[in-house]
Amino acid sequence: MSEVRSKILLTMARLIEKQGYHATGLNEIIRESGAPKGSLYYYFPGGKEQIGAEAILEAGKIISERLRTILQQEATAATAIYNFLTGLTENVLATQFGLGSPLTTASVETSMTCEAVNHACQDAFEMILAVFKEKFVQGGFAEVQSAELAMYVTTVIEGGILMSRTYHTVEPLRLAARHLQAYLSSL
Amino acid sequence: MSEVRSKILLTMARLIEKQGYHATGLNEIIRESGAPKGSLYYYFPGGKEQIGAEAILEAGKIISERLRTILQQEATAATAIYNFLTGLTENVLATQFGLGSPLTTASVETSMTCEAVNHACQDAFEMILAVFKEKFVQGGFAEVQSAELAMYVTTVIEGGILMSRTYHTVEPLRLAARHLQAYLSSL
DNA sequence: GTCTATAATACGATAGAC
DNA sequence: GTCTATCGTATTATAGAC
Repeated sequence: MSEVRSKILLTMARLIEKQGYHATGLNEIIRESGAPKGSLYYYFPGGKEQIGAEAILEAGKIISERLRTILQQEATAATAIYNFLTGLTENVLATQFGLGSPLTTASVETSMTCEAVNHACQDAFEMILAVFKEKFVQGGFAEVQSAELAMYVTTVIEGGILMSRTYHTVEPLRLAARHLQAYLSSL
Repeated sequence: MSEVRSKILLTMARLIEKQGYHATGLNEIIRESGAPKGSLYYYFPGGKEQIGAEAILEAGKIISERLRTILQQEATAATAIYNFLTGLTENVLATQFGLGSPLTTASVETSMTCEAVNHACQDAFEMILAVFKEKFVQGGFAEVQSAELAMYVTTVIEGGILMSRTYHTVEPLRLAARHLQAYLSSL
């Protein structure tokens, strides 16, 4: 993939993360990415929607791969997920509460109004869910329960990101990590 | 409060719920609410930000009062919260996954870029947290742990709304209700 | 309190030159 | 592949009449 093309996607993902999909303008993407103005519709004839959808998919790939790496470093799912959440907390702290992932922002914004981006969010979450599920299956849980636990874990994490962003404190994410670990350990 | 004024706020809240703060235009509010065009800046000299912030606060009041009523109908916090989540699930189903609350959408969108609305989101969540906390205190939990549990419950609910909106299924919310009840019952 | 008209600016998107 | 110029059409917000 072209250098310029991927730079546009990464910039879009970062801006969605920070301020959301609708608040991000194409001019802003050009300015922030340093990409040539004329190349936007050359690489993305589908316009803003295409850029948004592809940016979300790329983010989904990166996040799920990082997640897989981190989960592999611990034996039990409960501890592995706790460590992942602690790392996420540090990340959110370091970036002054702007981050978490572009999925959080885009998914609530586009679920009713923008089908292409909403579908990309579903696919991106699917990648993440698969990694969590795999970890639970390896831990001895049945297929169905592993899938359900993966969804629950993702749910708690997304909620934690939302609350931490809102209050500009990592406390909600820390609480989520602690209570989630306690629950998963009891299963 | 004026009839027109509150109709504008309710319409804003509904549109934020459906499509988000940034995707909602002032013209759209006029059209949907049927409010006189000239009255927008008469009632809200602070413009869109003021309308957004007040709409969020109003929603926070309504939601927290409804929540208090529902929580009072059950003895234990665990069961009460399970029932509330089941009711929320029905509501999300009935409105074709557009709803949940305007807080979910607005809080992720405005946390970094719009201070007035972000502050309103904090205040609105504060009302909700207070109701949950009160229920835990009544259940015999200590003050600090009650506050932490209230935050965790709110976190899980917000995550559940986010995932259910994204997938257009109530399954994430149902899972959240079940696992949360299991955890709270074990405490 | 409500109206119209409009300012000033931004948006996403396109066309045609190079 | 990239440029500039521009088309429509939004946007938020204001001014002045009534």
